[in-house]
Amino acid sequence: MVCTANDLSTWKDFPKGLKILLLDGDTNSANELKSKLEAMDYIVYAFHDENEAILAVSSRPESFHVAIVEVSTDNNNGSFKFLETAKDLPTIMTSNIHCISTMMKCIALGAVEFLKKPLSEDKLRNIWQHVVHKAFNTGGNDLTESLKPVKESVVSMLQQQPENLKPKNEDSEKTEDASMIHENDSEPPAGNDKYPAPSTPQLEQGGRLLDDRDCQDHTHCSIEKESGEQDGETESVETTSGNTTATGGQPQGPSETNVKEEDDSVDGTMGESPQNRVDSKGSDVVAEKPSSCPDKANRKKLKVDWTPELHKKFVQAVDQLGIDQAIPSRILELMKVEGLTRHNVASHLQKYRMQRRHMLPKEDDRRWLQRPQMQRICNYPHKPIMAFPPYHHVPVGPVYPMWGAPSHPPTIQMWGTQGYPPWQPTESWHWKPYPGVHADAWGCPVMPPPQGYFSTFPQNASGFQPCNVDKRNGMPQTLVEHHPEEEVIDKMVKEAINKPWLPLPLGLKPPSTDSVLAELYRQGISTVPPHINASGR
DNA sequence: TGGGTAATAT
DNA sequence: AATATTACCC
Repeated sequence: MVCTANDLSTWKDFPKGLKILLLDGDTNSANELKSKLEAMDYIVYAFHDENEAILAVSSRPESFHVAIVEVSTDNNNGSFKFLETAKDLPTIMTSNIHCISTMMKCIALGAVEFLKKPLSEDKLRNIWQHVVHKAFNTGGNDLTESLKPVKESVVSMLQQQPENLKPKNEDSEKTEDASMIHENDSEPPAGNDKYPAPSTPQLEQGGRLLDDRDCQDHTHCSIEKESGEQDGETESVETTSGNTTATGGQPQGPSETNVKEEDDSVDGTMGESPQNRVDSKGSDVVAEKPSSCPDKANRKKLKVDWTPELHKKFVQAVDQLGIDQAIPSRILELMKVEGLTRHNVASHLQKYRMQRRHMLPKEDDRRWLQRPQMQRICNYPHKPIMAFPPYHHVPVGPVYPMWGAPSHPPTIQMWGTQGYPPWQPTESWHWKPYPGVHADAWGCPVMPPPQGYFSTFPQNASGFQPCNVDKRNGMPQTLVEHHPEEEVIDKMVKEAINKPWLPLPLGLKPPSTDSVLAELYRQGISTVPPHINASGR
């Protein structure tokens, strides 16, 4: 036993040490086979009796990676029994019987392959393929102990060798065998086709397929993703202009993480690979292009990869133009990114605007507090434009990674910065802190505190109208946005209402009794506590 | 031809 | 679900 599950974790020479359960009623044949397999560094556990074999598999399933079972005219029931029992063990059937129906039955019952005797060394040598196939095509969690190391080992192997897939990047080194590359390290969602079983592949689904994944994915052909740059452009857009690289920059180590872009999903063709994402500077818009197929036939129009750097450029361009002038064509010009099209920019711009718009409305909602809240709103007094609030020129501050919500979970590379230093500080979006957060919380000097408006309490709120109070009925129904200030205000209001005998907080002006009564009526409250009337007037 | 936006596609 | 692309309309 060379390998226990643990040992295997470091299974460097993978196929070697593979544990094979051999079930063959013919002793001579079994011995011969065993010798051959052992010569290949496989570990063989021979059984002559199917029940013993079945027992072994049942009791120690982790002790075997693959089984080779002989099927003969007189023992076939036992063989089939084994086959049906050892569903989780890739089983290769062998026999002198060459009739197609027997073969079919074996496969139908779940055998991964049917090999006619005599077994060629070649076939034997490659039985590990079934194991790998199994390892990569079984639901991640269902992976048996014995398969985990296999998978890890293979993954690690694949990672070491940059598959040939990779576009011609200068990588230069090509792996020969790579016919199957594609490492999906963690999970192999995709699938199976990539690791086709050896010779008699297919049917895998026949019997055991519970794994489902086997069947589903044949589809991988679906993709169209391929690539190609349409006419020329798009391909490597590069942001040459270094500009802010410094800030935005390079450090982002984790770079490749995002490599995947969406395409890899299925693509059978190639991998993502560290692709084009240029390291440090520049760069990047790479549209993905699988170099594998040179012909640009791919009709697919590549997607622009709006990397942080590229986005930064975009933002800078917008800034430079000013909100009003920021139209796709101009932005495009300023960006000077080769390959980028006006459409790309327009699309991005659309998203950009939407992001902001989402923020604004919230501000608007708060309009009811307008006066007192001025501090926030006055940041961009001028145009209410739907699209962009003047976001520029507010010095300061922390950088908000996202267009919209800084709080956003940094899952994606797009606007998030995870890892990347946010685009340069200034201009971007400091114009306003995320609505849900008090500016101060972001260390943002929150604008010129309108005279009288204190950070915590809206004391001066001379404009605090009664109706506000009423509407909310003292309840934070509108609190939705979690605005600290609002909460504070609410609290104050509530308190003022509940304890009319206390002096109103600074800045709060008592509503006229009439307005209060009117509002109460409106809300269906017709009975008014005497003291209100009394004190009121 | 271009911009903006809704509808789709990924 | 978030983005990018397309389709359309002005």
